[in-house]
Amino acid sequence: MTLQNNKPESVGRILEAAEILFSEKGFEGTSISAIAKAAKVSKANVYHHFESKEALHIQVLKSACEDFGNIVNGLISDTGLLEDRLGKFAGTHILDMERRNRGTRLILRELIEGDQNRQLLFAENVASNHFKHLLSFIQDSQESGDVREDVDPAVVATLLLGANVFFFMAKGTLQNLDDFTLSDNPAHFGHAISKIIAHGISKNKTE
Amino acid sequence: MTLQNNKPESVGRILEAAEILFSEKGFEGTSISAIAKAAKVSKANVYHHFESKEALHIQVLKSACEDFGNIVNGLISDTGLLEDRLGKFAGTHILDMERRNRGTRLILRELIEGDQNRQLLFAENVASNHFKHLLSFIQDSQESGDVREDVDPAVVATLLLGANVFFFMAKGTLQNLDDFTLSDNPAHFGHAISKIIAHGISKNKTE
DNA sequence: GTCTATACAGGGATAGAC
DNA sequence: GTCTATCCCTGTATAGAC
Repeated sequence: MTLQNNKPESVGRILEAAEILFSEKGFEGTSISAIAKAAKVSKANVYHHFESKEALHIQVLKSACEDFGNIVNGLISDTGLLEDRLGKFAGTHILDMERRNRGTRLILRELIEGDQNRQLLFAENVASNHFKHLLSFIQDSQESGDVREDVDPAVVATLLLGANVFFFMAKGTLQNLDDFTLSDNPAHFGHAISKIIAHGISKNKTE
Repeated sequence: MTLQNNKPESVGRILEAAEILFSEKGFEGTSISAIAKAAKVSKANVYHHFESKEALHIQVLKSACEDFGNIVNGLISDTGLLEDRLGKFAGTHILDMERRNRGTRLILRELIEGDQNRQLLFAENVASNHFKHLLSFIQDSQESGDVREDVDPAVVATLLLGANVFFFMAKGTLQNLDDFTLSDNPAHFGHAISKIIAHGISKNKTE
């Protein structure tokens, strides 16, 4: 959090209300009036603390990015089977998305809606942390001989993170499918895909 | 397409303009005025042909779903290696998302923004086609002994489709990462993940 | 720092002429 | 079926009192 403490309490309420509403209804679907009402301040007060609606949105977004970027460290344990190490990462990652639900949704929205400048911002803030962290782990595993040389680490990272992200965003839809019984168990899903991926990229046949 | 031919040409222009704008700017970010302008008709004309903004949106969305639902058949070839069959499916799927770019974006938006009723609609229209098609293929492969029994077919399907969807929606961000060199080659990505997944779920060691 | 009141633009939607 | 003109509301943002 980059929030200073000498700011009045109302600023915090505005930011929280904005985060909730932006994440639920999107930027265009959220009005300053609604935010002001939820934060129990007047519209003018919102504009006193934030230059514009867009400035407020960016502020909220930055907080979400920081929160998300900080939870990566130490996610991958130092020892154990490839499958278990990947599984721990995937399971934690998906639960973090759940826990930071609103921030996750904000960021997902930006992935779709954001223009190129915005996407660059996320690439640098969020993606570069999560992605590169996972990436270097896979590269290390290649060098140590656990992972086959002919797999592209970036593809593996995208595969794992992408499946997790998709699970998060589509679970409302997935649970309508009869054959999908895991929609209420994110961590389980994370471990299941890790198992498949680990088998898929492993050099040693550890069945 | 459920479009009747006895409708005036302007209706088609309205629908096309709406599809473009809704997919680029979202429902709330798109005004009827903007649609009317792009379709070269008056606002009142839009309301003459469509009951409300929401009705127009749903119509556009339905077309997108139908277009998408229809391209599934025959995607999985009858013969060949598991890896190649999955690869063909994934490659075609990801290219279809590119080709139907606007429709894909519309549907992705709904995955995030839609309420429960909407998500049910997609589950029945789009997901049930793509997902179940892939699902039954994996189940068949389990019965014929190509795929291990301890993998959940639904997880495999989600893994593959999810990675593809994530690639589509995040490629603007991914291309900002130095280590990701596949962002301009969707089909390649589809094949690469199929290879990993096929290895991961295969019973026979076909390396 | 907080409010009420207001300016002004644009939103969705309708009336009624042609 | 298409238009212009209009209604009414809500949007962002500001002015100015306290």
